[in-house]
Amino acid sequence: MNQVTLKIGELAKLAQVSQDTLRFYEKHGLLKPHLRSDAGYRLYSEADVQRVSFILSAKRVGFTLNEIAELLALEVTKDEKSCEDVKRFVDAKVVTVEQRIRDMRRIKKSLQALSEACCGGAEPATQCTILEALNTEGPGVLPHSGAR
Amino acid sequence: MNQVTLKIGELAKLAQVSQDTLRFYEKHGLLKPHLRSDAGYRLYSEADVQRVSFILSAKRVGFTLNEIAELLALEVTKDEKSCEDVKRFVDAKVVTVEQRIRDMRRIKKSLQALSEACCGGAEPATQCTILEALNTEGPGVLPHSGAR
DNA sequence: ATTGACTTTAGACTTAACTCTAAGGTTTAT
DNA sequence: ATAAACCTTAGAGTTAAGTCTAAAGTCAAT
Repeated sequence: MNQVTLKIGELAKLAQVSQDTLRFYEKHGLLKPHLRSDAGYRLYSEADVQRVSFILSAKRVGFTLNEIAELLALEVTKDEKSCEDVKRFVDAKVVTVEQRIRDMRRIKKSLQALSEACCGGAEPATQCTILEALNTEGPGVLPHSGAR
Repeated sequence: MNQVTLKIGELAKLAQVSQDTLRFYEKHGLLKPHLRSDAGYRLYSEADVQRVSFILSAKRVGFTLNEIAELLALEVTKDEKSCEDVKRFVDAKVVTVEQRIRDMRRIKKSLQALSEACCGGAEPATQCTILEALNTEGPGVLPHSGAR
């Protein structure tokens, strides 16, 4: 239960972001230091550190700051309806993430195909691009709507 | 071997992006229609369609257009040195993608934890945020450098 | 008691990735 | 032969997410 309190420069260093970025997140409601010193310095707690960590990994996987703000704002309060709402919202996000993981795997395969198919053998292929490597792999995925 | 040729509006519809976006990609060297009609209309081939597909999925997983342009520009030509270079570049990207897949899984777990831990039981938790759900899960991941 | 390394704010600037507007040429359908 | 639905370019405008600047207050060490 040691009460960690970090000044903005310390948190910035720890999280590898700029101080400006932390203030920017605050201005947009994603991160608020749990208190301020007498002089008005921001003081961040352990929970604030976790929050930054969450923001950064959510960002890395492609959520926008707005989406992240929504996620952080979610709270299951006592009333059972909020619970339903949260579940619906969150489950939709899970589907998004799963889709993105599939995209990732596809891209990873393409990259590996390029590296292996083109440079694997004794003789490198005469000409080999990532798209040719891709062609020999699965088909591309474009939205298949009713559009003819 | 049917020679597909699409005009910009058709490709846009197929790929679910705007025509402006396709022209924007062209201006930035990511996508060039294999030919133009007499009147100057862009005519896209099957290969162009694949290219768009690749661009879009690479984008979804967080690559910038510049990175994607680099990937698309990669070509293993006969000379063996290019092969080495391509391999090095591509393998680095694979590492990035693997890191991002881990981030994804972590976020997915957080989301599921929120949904389950808070709303799972008969009685919903009195107060439950994503960060509290996260706390009961693994620790956050901030860069652990030598910074004290 | 002053230097240097912090911190504060407000507001201007930047970059990536579109998105829109205007002014015009082309194709297709009637 | 003319309207509707396409297409062209150039260039301006927008949004998200920072990043930078200036002018000033604060804290720690000499």
